[in-house]
Amino acid sequence: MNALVLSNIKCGECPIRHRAVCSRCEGADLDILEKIKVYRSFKAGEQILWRGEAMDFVASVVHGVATLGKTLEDGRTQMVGLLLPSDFIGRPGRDRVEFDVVAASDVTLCCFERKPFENLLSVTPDLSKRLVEIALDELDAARDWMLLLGRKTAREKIATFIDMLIRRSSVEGLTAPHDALVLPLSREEIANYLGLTLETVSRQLSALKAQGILRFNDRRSFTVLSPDALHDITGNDCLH
Amino acid sequence: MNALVLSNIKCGECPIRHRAVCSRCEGADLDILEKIKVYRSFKAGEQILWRGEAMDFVASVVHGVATLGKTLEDGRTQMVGLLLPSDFIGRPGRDRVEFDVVAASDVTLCCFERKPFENLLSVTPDLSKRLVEIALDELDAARDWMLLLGRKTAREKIATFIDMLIRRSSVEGLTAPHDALVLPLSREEIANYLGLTLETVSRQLSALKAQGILRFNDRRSFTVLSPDALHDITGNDCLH
DNA sequence: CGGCAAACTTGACCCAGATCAAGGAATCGC
DNA sequence: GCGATTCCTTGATCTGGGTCAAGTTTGCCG
Repeated sequence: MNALVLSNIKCGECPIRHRAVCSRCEGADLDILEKIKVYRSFKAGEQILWRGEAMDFVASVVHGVATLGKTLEDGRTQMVGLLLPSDFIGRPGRDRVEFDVVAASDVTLCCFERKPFENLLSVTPDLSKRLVEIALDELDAARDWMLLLGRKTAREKIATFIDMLIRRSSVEGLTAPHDALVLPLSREEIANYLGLTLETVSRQLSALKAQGILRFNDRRSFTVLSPDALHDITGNDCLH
Repeated sequence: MNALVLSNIKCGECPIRHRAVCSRCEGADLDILEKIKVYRSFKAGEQILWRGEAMDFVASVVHGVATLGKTLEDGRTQMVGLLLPSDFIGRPGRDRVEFDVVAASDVTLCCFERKPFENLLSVTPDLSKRLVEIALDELDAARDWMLLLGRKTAREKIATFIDMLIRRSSVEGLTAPHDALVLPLSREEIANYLGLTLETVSRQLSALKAQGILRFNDRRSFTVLSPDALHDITGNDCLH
């Protein structure tokens, strides 16, 4: 991976400190992380990692949005993860990446060289515990997404996607002025995430607008006029 | 969960010892596991865990096949995981199950009470390391399945499923005499796993038979006559 | 500002796979 | 052995979302 190397900010002032992989670390452990971390930034559209490439770094997303994608031999692609600030990239114990990682917006990463990070991991229970939690949360999310991809209609997929944005926006800075939400992805990227085509995404968004459930300010930002109606469309059952 | 409690076998003689969550444990650690484990068995079709239920146990599959399933409010279901011998059920740190677990065949589990297991986990690096590996492997598998569910055709889905059976059968005892493979699931369950209907599954299996790629001995067992042709249909690119 | 490209919307048409329906074939209990 | 039930196959038809094809809007660069 090639990217601009930035000057670091202090971990104590880091906006993702409370949720990232380092959130449980304090004192000496944090000092070590502080020492081995390097900030890197990527422009929107830049590829952060290629599938199959050697993975020398693991990283946390500090700012921006990145996507994890898989591709079939004929070029069809499916997004298998959306990385928002505080999400973790990389997998200790594996030295190659299993998918492409692309910056969907301008992205800043907090990178750790893999080897030192792995060494630290084996002597820092706070770090490895948090990493297990993160991996298991991702697994839950992946399974929810399997239900969406395998069984939901286009309408339900879009509603679920926006519902998820609402849930994460509170924490992640996906908001615009006046409670408006920002779509972190283009229509094509949303389609890739939902297992649809960009035309279907566009039509379903238009339909939600026509029904008075959404109001668009511009192509990338909108207001949810009826969160309850939206939630009803997701198809999720009541249990959370 | 209600099930028959069986007499345990010794860990040293356990068929899944080399791959299960306990595979890295030796000596004293293994003795503790041996002491807190309880074998339970379930009949084909029995529900092992209900979604939302308190999860007092974690377990490894010793014999048989179980499924993880999610359901939408109107009853559509999607399988989100297939548990073969040595696979792990449960998530330390969570006290409720996120999905239904059902015995697809007669199943024997090696169960550990969750609390003692979690305690052991925090003092046994061999155990927690293996658990992280298992979680991350499952995450990889879930992401591969997202690609399948979101982008593959019915034909590619079936081919991928059988290709996966071939890969795991060597280890898992899914084989019948003369290199025949056993389908561990009914047509309906396969459909649930692949995001299809049972009719489509049946038609695609018939098509593979008609093309001379598969030969069926009976409904549940078959021989792959042309593994290469099958693999070509999966749509997976060359990189592994 | 104006010309162009990228991103999006909308319409017309089509097709893979769902749905609906009608048998077969294996398995179970008696 | 024989009904009955469950599981599977196959056919006919339908439809949601894909594909193809214009347009429209936005934003960018000279």
